[in-house]
Amino acid sequence: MKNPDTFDRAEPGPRKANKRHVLRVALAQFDKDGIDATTIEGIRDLAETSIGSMYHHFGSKDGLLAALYFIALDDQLALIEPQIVSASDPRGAIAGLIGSYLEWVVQQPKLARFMFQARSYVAAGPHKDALAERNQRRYGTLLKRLREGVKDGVIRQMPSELYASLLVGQSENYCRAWLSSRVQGKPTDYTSIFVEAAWRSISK
Amino acid sequence: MKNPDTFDRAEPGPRKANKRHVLRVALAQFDKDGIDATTIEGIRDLAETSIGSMYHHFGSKDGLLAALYFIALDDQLALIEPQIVSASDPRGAIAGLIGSYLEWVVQQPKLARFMFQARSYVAAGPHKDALAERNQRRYGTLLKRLREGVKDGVIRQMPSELYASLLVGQSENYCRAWLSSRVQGKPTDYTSIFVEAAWRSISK
Amino acid sequence: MKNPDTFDRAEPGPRKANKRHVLRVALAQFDKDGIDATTIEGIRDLAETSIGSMYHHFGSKDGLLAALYFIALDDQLALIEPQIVSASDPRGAIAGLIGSYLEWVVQQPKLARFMFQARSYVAAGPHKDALAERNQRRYGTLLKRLREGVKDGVIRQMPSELYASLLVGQSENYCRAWLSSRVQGKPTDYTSIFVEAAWRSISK
Amino acid sequence: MKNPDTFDRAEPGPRKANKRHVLRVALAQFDKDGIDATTIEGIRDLAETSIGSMYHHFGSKDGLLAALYFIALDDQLALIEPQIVSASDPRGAIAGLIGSYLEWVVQQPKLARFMFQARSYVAAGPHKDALAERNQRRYGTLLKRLREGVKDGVIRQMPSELYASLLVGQSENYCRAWLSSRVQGKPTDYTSIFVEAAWRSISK
DNA sequence: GATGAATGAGCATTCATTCAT
DNA sequence: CATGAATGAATGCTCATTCAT
Repeated sequence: MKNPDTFDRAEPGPRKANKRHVLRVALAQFDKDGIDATTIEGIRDLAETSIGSMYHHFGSKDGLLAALYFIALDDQLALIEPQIVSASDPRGAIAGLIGSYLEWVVQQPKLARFMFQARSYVAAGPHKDALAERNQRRYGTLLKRLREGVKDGVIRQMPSELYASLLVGQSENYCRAWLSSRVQGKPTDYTSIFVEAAWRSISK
Repeated sequence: MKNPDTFDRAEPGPRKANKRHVLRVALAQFDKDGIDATTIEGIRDLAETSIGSMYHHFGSKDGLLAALYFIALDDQLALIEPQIVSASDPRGAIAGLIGSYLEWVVQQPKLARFMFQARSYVAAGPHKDALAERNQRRYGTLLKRLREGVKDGVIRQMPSELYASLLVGQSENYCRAWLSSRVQGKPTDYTSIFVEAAWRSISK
Repeated sequence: MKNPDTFDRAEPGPRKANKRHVLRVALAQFDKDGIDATTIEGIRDLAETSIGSMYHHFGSKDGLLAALYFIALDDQLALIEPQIVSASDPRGAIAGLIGSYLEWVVQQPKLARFMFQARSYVAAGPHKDALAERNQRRYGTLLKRLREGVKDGVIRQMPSELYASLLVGQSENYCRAWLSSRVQGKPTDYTSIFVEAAWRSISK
Repeated sequence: MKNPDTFDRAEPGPRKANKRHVLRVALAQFDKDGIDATTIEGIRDLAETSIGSMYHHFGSKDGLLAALYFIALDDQLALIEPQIVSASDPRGAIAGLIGSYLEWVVQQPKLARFMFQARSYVAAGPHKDALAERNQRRYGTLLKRLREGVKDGVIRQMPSELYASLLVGQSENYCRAWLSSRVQGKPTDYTSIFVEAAWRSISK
């Protein structure tokens, strides 16, 4: 498993301030107070480093945000992509996608919460192209699978911009609710329901 | 009260600054710059009113936020609720819910975008109870319908905290994408697809 | 005499912080430490006002700079222009120009030093147009006088962009030296020499 | 050493970072952004060298400033002094002084602009004595010539602190205007006018 | 009620300089 | 000699909020 376990807990880790440590602290603060309410000084304080060092490494608050966002994106992708690639049929790919997505959210609730928060900042900032490219990559493989299913007559033909919403919309919606404590049951408790619903939503 | 057409456009309306006018300007600014980046002074300037008047009417920035949020919530509810109430069967209720939700988003994109943004602020602030009460009301009628469907054997039995995500998750996900210009097709172009997917997701 | 005597001394004046008082303190600080080395906080401290009030009145450090610069320009113009207007012949106009310029520098050494320092900041900033307009006004009347002299055959014809340098270049150069304590004698001690030199420089 | 042609253009020169190269880049930056707005880091970046190397060679930002200033001063002096020394009479000396000064400004506009800017920094810093000594040297030879002229009855007797302003004030004023693009004609276009005006200003 | 001048804690960021390697 | 990560005091500026008129 590639997921860096260092992002779960803020306490441990080397005392010497390094990029990794700062990012861990930043994530904890963004999660606790929100992105706007988190200050560079607050992170610096907890990370026991200097302002100069922070700016040396990340350039700006936006830079720190983007660095963390892309770590999260890569972490998520590293878990999800193999599941899609290794699946033998469309339904397997969908099960892999949703199962690993729910898994990741439960494993990394802070990163997940952060991604929902930070998306609009990163999408508006100077890293939007890098973001678009990753999203392309994220759904590229899956889309190929779905087209096979359409040709084989098991998946309904529809505008391609609809598939993502039909497949992960329900899972994502529930994850948001769980991450905000509006529901109790862990997303992974309902994996089979979300997989079944996703499959029904696009199948013939 | 039907959808107030005054929230679509910032230009017209009475020159005299009143609560309504201020709220309209505030919505435009929150939509343009985001909630944190919008300042009271910026709203005051465009609304051609005074700081004193703003604080007289809304008490604080949080107060302004909450006022606007509940207007949005009520506006949405006013369109959706009758559709659920008047439906004759579960499938009709679901079609009404989703159809009117998509309709509202297309009619009020700024309010819709604002609601997604503001939810976390209002949920964290002193109006959280009022928010919970409205959400209860929003889904109460629907839930009764769904229980009938379960009893009649047309709807699958599952934890009730799942229904909302399974029904509107896909629509909401697509609406978010449309409101961020990540997809082209209007949500209402795909109403039947979202209704069908929602129904399949929860039906036996 | 229109020159505001309040700009000579920083100590006296009303205890209540107002725009005038802040400008007086700012001038003293710019004069003592230079423009870049003077901080808003330093001015605020000595002016016994608040940061908020400073920004309420002047908008920015550049705004403060420009406000002071135009006060200086107007103060100078108020002394010089009447001398040129009231002169009966070209030589009288030149004597009036140079005499009153030297007079002003000796009366207002801080403002004079500030103008030399601040010119490049104001000329680069958003008030450059206002500056160009005032300079136009400053030399307009004089230029008309000189053209009469050319027609009457007492003044040499030459490109008009040369006159200003030939007339005030020497005085200005000496004033700069005096304001930097590189020379001892007051500019006004040598008025007749500078007038004579200016006249000879452009006469037939 | 004649005018180092390396100070006109920033592009060419050895790729290997040396003192000369750094100074050339520094001059370009001081000229573009002004002295205060130019940062050591900015120079380091363009000069493709290291912070450590910069401090090894120049000790501090002030040290860099002074090094460049004295290079400029020497460069100017190297062009001007021979003209004064070789002149056969006072008028010839003045023509040489002014002609070569205007020539230098046109040849080295960046150095000229820099000298006007940097004077106050260097005069206030720890190199003020070296500066005073060079200025002494600059005008020493000329002053001897002028005294001869006074004795011969062709030059007016006046306080010696006036001569410099009367001679170069007009030229310098015009050069400042040209360096700031406030006038069009090159200083050297008007050499004879400035020489004539200077001579008239001090002659009997 | 209405107004807007005044407040000041707090923020992101800069930058000359040091020093261990 | 060369390097560049680390430092942290200092700066210009923002903005929600108060309150005297």
